[in-house]
Formats: sequence, structure tokens, C-alpha cells
Amino acid sequence: MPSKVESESRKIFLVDDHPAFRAGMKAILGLEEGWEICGEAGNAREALTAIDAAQPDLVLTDLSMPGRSGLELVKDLKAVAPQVRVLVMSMHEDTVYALRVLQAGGYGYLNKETPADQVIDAIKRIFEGQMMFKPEQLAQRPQSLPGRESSGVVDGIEFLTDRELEVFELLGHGKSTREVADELGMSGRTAEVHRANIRKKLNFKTAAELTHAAYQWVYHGDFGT
Amino acid sequence: MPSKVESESRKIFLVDDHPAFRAGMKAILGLEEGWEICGEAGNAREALTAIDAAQPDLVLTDLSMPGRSGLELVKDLKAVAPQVRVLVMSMHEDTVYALRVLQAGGYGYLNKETPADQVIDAIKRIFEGQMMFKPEQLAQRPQSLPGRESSGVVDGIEFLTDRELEVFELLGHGKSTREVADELGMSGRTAEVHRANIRKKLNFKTAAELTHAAYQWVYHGDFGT
DNA sequence: TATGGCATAAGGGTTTCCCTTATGTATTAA
DNA sequence: TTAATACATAAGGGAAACCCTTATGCCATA
Repeated sequence: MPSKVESESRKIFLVDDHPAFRAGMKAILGLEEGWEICGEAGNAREALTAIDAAQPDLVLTDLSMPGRSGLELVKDLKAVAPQVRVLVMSMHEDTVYALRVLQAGGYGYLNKETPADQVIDAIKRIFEGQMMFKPEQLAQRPQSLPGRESSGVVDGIEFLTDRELEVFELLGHGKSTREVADELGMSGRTAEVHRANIRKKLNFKTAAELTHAAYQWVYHGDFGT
Repeated sequence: MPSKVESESRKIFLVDDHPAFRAGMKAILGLEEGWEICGEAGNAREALTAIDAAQPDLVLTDLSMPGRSGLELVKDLKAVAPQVRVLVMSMHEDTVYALRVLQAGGYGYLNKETPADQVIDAIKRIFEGQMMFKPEQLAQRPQSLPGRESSGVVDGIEFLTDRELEVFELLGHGKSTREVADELGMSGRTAEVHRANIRKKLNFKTAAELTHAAYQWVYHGDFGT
């Protein structure tokens, strides 16, 4: 971040739907000399408007939040405020989301289990201009369908597009296709197509099978790794 | 907690695999007069031994953690240190886990989105001897089936007939209505009616909601037996 | 500039959902 | 014994969801 003078404070904005997590990041990051928490939000939509006013240097955001996802926030910010650098923290397996965050324009990806000192270190490096993705987060992502054998068990989550993944998660929470469409602001037809594509990519025969897998993904998180 | 003298401090132990969340709870709870964070742990196993030494009055724990789950921690503490009251915070929807926490011997259940002041309030009430479960967490399912006085803990599963329960379980395993009918050797129409009756008895609005509940029933055990 | 991936969504046939109604059987109450 | 009740079975019919196909516009990238 070359335009920043040393003496000025770095402004950080927090986005997470868990108040205690925000409080924790505030406590951890507030100790750093010259860093300032310039605002916070509990969901992506609030975040977008608040960030516009707060003009932070860095946004630290969760991925899975009610409503608009953190991934969409990254994309929105890339379009609206590209000078703002976004660091994503998630509880999900790195391999599923890290590359998506990178491609969406994020500057780094951390697991929520990352100790405080490593979080601080990551933010410092991002302020210095680095990106904070570990090679193993980005590594074995399958390129194209041909090579892989489905091997019975569902393991194609990595093949889902960002939008498909959002639909998948909402289905796992027991939402009907109609509700998914409403929640994501798309036509019922579009939600249907996403659903159909998910079903094809993950090789399910029936709708029930798909919903079942979505449930396990959401509540047990153990697909495809 | 009658044995506690007013002047003594209340000791609270934190269990969560996210460092920032623990830091946040420390920051929030540390402000309260007479409360002390007497220890913390990142997983249930560490917690169990550390709690034995720290002798807290209350344990504030996450549910989903790597290794042994928070629910198991509740049960362990119930057996090993029954005087310790456990308050569970989870990011999951209330209806999935709250009842199970209660049955495991927990003293309360909060969503991680709960604002700080409500968390503090909940802990205060638990110190006073109350349990902190909201009725809607335990069962918004069956409302007025004849002949049952709430008793808080019950839900509608018991009112399903044997056949309905068979259908329900197969649905929970990801079978479609068609497959259920085939498997149980009945007409698709019959399976439909069973499904409809289940939905009515358990008070679900959509098919997706019913299926979701069936998954919970199958994979997370009880709804309240 | 062309190619391919992605999000969007409509057309149209098939299936499931859901409310109602109905039959036979077994158990319980009068 | 008879009536009432509960259960499993299942059909009719309209509404909704599913699923396969096709198509458009937007990017990025080769």
C-alpha cells in the first residue's frame, strides 16, 4: 500500500455475523500500533454501504453469513471500491473457498482457527502489498472433468461454481427452491437450473439425494476433501 | 448457585476452536463486575482436563469443534462435574441442537449471532439458577395435539404412527417419496399421504422443511424421546 | 476477435406435492 | 354386540416443483 504514510493509521473494517467474533478481532487487532477498527457490520449488505463511508484500508470478513455471502462482498468491493483489500476468514476447508476468494479479488484467506499472531502477521503482509494465500490452499484443484472418476462418494464440491455453491448451502439449510430463489434474488427458473447443474456435477439421480448431500455438507462439512 | 457468596467472583471457562471468538468473549465478559475468565480451551478434550483444575462456575462452549463435539463435552461435564453449568453457543439453527443440549444436561443455548448484552444477561440468569432455553428453540413443532401438556421437552415425533415413522426415517436417509413407496411396498399415493400427515403433525409448511427435519432426526438422533 | 465459462431465465413435458375423500381392518368404548 | 376411533391404504385433481433443452448477455482469456 504505497500511498500510505507511515504515521497515518491503517483502518480496518470487520464483517462477521457473530458479535463475539467481531469483539475478539477488535481486541486482538486493537493492540497493534497504528491500526484502527473504523467500523463493523453483521452482514454483507450493511457492510457494503458502511465501507463506502468508512473508507477502510482493509476489510476482514467472514464467508458464510445470512443473506449475501462474504464471497459476493469481495466481488462487490472489487467493483465498487477496488482500493480496499479484503482478507477472508472462514471455518470451511481451505481448498473449497480459497481459490474462489482469490479469483473474486480477495487478498488473502485464513482459517478461523488461525492464532491471533498469525492473523496480525497476515494483515501486516497485506498492508505491505503481499497476498496471503498458502499454496496448499490453492493447490490440488481439479482442472477439468475428464480426469476424475466419481468413485461413488460425492466429492465434486470443488467443481461447483460460486453461485451453485450458494444455492447448495441454502438447500442444505432446508430451504425450498422457491425460497432459495427469493433469498438470492433470482428467478425460480434460474434456481432450478443451478440446482440441475449441481445435481449433474455431483452425479445425483434424484432431488432428494441432492438435498440430502447438501444437508450433510452444511451440518457435517465433510465432502470432497 | 446458592453456595456462592456475593463477594466472590464468578469463574467462567471458555471453549471454542476460534481464537478470535474466545478473545471476543473475554473482552465482552471481562467488563462485568465480579466475573473472571478462569481459563480457556480450543477443543473439548483439553477443556475437560483444564476445567477439572480451574473449577469454574460456568462453562461457555461452542458446539462444533474438531474432534469431540461440544455436546459430548456437556455430557462429560454432567457426569464428571455436575456442579458446573454449561452454556452452549452455536452457529447452527436453534432447532437443530437446543433440545439436545438441554437433554445432555446443559443450562442454556444461544446463537452466536446473539448480541453481547443478551449473552451477559443469559449468563446472569444462569448464575441465578435459571435455564436459558427459549421455547421456540425446543419445539415450535407440535402445538395442540390432544392430550399433552407441553412439559417443554416433547415434540411431535411421538405422535407419528409406526408407518409414518418408517416413512420419515427413509426420507431422512435421502430417499424420494417414490423410493419410499417402493421400499415399503405401498402405492406412491399412500406414501404421499403418510408424508402429508407427518407434515401436519409436525407442523411444517414446506416439503423442504419436512425433509430437513427428517435429516436431523436421522443424523442427530432424537427429537425428544 | 473468438472461444469458453458463468449467471441468467424461458418453453414444455414429467413428476411430486398437497388437499380432499374413501375403503377395509383392528382396537377400544359404550 | 355395536359404535366409535385409529390406522393403513389409495385415488382425483389442481398447483407446484422438477428436469431437460435452448438461449442471451457478460466476462475473461487465449
